[in-house]
Amino acid sequence: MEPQRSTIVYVVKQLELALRPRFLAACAEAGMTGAQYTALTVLERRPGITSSELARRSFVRAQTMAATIDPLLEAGLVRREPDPEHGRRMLLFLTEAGAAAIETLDPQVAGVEELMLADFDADERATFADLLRRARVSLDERGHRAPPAGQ
Amino acid sequence: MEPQRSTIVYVVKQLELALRPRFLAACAEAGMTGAQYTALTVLERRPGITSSELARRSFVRAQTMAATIDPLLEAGLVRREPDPEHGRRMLLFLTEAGAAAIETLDPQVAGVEELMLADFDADERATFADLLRRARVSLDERGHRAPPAGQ
DNA sequence: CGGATATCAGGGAAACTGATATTA
DNA sequence: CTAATATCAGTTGCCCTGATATCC
Repeated sequence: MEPQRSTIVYVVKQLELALRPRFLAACAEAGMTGAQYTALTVLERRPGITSSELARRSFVRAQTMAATIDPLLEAGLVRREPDPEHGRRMLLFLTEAGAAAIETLDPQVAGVEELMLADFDADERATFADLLRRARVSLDERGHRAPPAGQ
Repeated sequence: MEPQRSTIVYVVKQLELALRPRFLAACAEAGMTGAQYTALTVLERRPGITSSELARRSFVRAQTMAATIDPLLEAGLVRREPDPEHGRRMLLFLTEAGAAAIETLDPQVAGVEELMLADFDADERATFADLLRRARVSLDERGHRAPPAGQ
């Protein structure tokens, strides 16, 4: 038997590597970058969060998220308003145009998903989704607050 | 029920997002970038492949992979020799130092993996690894040859 | 000639570090 | 005073496009 390394981390990396070009191509067709689309989908689920909180949930720095969101503000896909309970915080919301932009990509993302899961039956798809979510939550809860770490 | 989007692609992205900072931090400690460590692990499993083939397996362009490998050649972690059966091809091999560099990171990658899978029993870990691998293979076989796509 | 490899040059998106002003 | 937010600046890793020379 050979070394075999840390299998699961390795395969997650490999899977994301295979997924990324298709994901980025779909985003590009809608005139967005990958980071922007990801930010929009998080905003859809958490309306009214701050840019800093969005950064923490995405494991990047506040400056990085601000730079990602800036073009979305200018394009009118995201709206910003001051937090009434806090003089400095700015709350973020998806606009109608922002919600529409996400929906534009639904068919393409579904297409990629079908490519990936073509051999899976319904049970396997459900199990896969569950395991992925639990892995993500576990990472989120444990070792949290490790600094995003230099590239 | 809310839109819910394309669940699995979304969660894979989220998981990789959570994994990446820790992965990059571990690589940085060993004086490597993420792309370099990934290239080394692929080379470990496929000794004697060309840079172009390595690029295809990693879904990047030949130029990108050449730029990734170049510092590894200079650092003596990777060795290159001309293909005896083909005047232009150069075959890549891991050196002793390269194999040692990968092993240096094993404990850290194992640590991240344990963080991610702390709640999983042995059966779930095996199932997770299997589903991830099959998803990766499915993407690899179907829609293949979509160009890496501009970022 | 067409297809694959290797390599040159230039550019863009996305992350980082460091520092600063403001506010709870 | 300390912590968190927002934002200024500069830097780097990583991938892209386009073009060229070599080899089967």
